[in-house]
Amino acid sequence: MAKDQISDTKQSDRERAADRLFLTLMEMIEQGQLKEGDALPPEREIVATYGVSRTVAREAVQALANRGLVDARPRFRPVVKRPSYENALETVGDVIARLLQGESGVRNLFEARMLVEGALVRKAASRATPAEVSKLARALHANKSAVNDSPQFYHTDQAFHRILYEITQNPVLLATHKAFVDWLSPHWVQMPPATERNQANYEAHAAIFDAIQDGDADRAEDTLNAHLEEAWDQVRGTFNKL
Amino acid sequence: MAKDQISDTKQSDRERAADRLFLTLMEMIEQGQLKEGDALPPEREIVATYGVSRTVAREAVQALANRGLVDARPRFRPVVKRPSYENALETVGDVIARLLQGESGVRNLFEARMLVEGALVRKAASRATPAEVSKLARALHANKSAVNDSPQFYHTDQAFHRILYEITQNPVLLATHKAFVDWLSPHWVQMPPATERNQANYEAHAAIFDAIQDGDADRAEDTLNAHLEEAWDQVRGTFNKL
DNA sequence: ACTCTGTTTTGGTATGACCAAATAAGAGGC
DNA sequence: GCCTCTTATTTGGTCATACCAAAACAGAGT
Repeated sequence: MAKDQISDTKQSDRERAADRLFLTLMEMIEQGQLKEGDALPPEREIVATYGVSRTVAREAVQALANRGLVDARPRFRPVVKRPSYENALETVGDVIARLLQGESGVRNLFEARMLVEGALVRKAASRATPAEVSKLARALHANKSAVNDSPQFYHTDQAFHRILYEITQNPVLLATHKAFVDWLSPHWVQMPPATERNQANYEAHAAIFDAIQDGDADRAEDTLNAHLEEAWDQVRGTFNKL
Repeated sequence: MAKDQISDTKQSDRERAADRLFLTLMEMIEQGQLKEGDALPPEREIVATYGVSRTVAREAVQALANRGLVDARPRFRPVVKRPSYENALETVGDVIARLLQGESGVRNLFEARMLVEGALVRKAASRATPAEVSKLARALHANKSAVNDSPQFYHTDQAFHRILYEITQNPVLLATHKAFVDWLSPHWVQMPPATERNQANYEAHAAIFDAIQDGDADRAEDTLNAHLEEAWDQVRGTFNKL
C-alpha cells in the first residue's frame, strides 16, 4: 500500500545553491546585463559578489557552458553566447555523435533530414515569393560557379539547402538545418573531392529549383529525394565498403 | 620523451581531468559497464578509483547529468540513463523553454511540428503497411473512447500522433516527437477541458486516418494541417487575449 | 610600434572539513 | 516473520584554503 501520493514533483527538495546561481546568471544573460561576447566575471569575483564558494561558482558556470549559454574553453574566461536553439543543440552534439555511431545511426538522421527538406521544398514550390525564388536562384548560381572548386562547392551546396530553411523564417527550422549540417558533415567530409560529383549535384539542385519555380510541389519533392538519396549513396561508401 | 601512462598528480596535460573522467564514465555507460538504472558509485569512491579530487569527480558527474546520461536529483545518487536522443534533448529543455517565451516563439515550434507531421502523414498515406494502419486504427479507437475523459483524451491524442512518428521506425523522429510534446505541452495544459473540443479533435483524427487509409497523401496533409491549425487557435487564447 | 620579459591574475585541481539529508542497521512491537 | 520506529553511518552539497601552470597584464628594451 503506497502511502505517498503519485505526484513526485518534489519541490520540497531545497534547491542547490549552484542551481540558484545558474538561474541568476542565465537571467543576466537573457536580459542583456551580460552581453554576447562579454567575458564572465572571474570566478573569485563571482564568489565575492554572490557570497558562495568557488565550488558553487564553478558548477554554475559549468552549467551555463553545458547549455550553450557561454563558451568555456579550458583555462580561458567563459564568453557569453547568445541564447539560441543552435547553441543549445550544439551542447548535446557530442552525445548525439555517439548515438550516430555506424551507418544506420547516420542513416536515421539523414532520413529525418530528407523528410524535413522534402516538406520544405513542397512548401517553397507552393508558397515561395518571387523574392525568395530569386534568392534561391542566386544560391544556385553560386553553386554552379563552384563546381570546379570542391571546398567552395561544399559551401555553396550547404548554402543552397539552407535557403530552403530560411524561406520559412522560422528559427526552429533554421536551427534544425544547423544541427543536420553539424552532425552529418563529419561523415561527408570524408568523401574525396570529385568534380564530376559536384556537377551532378549542381544539376540536381537546378532540377529542384526548376520544380520550385514552376510551383510543382510533387516534382520538387521527388527531385529533392532523388538528390539526397544519391548523396547518401555517395557517402555510404565511406562506411563499410563491401 | 616519456609519456606517463598512469594518471599522476601533475596535470601537465592540456585537457582537463574532469573532461577525461567524463569521457571515461560516458564510455562505461555506452558499453554497459554501468547499466541503465544503476546508481553511479559514490563520489568518494570515484575519487579513490580514478585518483582525482572530489572537485573533478563532481564536475564529471555534473557533465554526465547535463548531457542526459545520468539523472541527478539533488542529494540522491545519480542514476544511469540510457543514452538516447530523447534524453539528450531533454537536458536543453529549460533553455529551449526560455527561447519559446511568448506566442511567436511557441508558434515557431508549432509550425515546425506542422511541417514534420505533414510530411509524416504523406509518407504514411503512401507507404504505410496494413499492420501500421491497423495500429493507427487502434489508437484512433482509443482516442474516440476517451472523448468524455479529458485527461485520458489528451493522452490518447498524443498517442495517436506518436504513431505517425513510430511508423518511420526512426529514433531521430521519435525523439522529435517527444521534444514537441515536452516543449509544447506546458502551453497546452493551460486549456480548460472541454468535451466538445475533444469531439472535434477526434473527428479530425478520424479524417486524417481515413485519408491515410485511402492512400491520399494530399488529403492527409490537408486534413492534418487543418487539424493542427485549429488546435493552434484553441491554444492561442491562452496567451494574450487581445 | 613591436617584441621580449617579468609580474599578477585566474582557471584547474587537490585537501580537509562540516552539515543535513539519505540510507543502512538495529531495536522493538504486532 | 513482517512492519515501523530509532539510531548510526554513508553520502551529496557547500565552504575554506592552498598550489600550480597558463593566461592576461605591464614594462622594458629594441
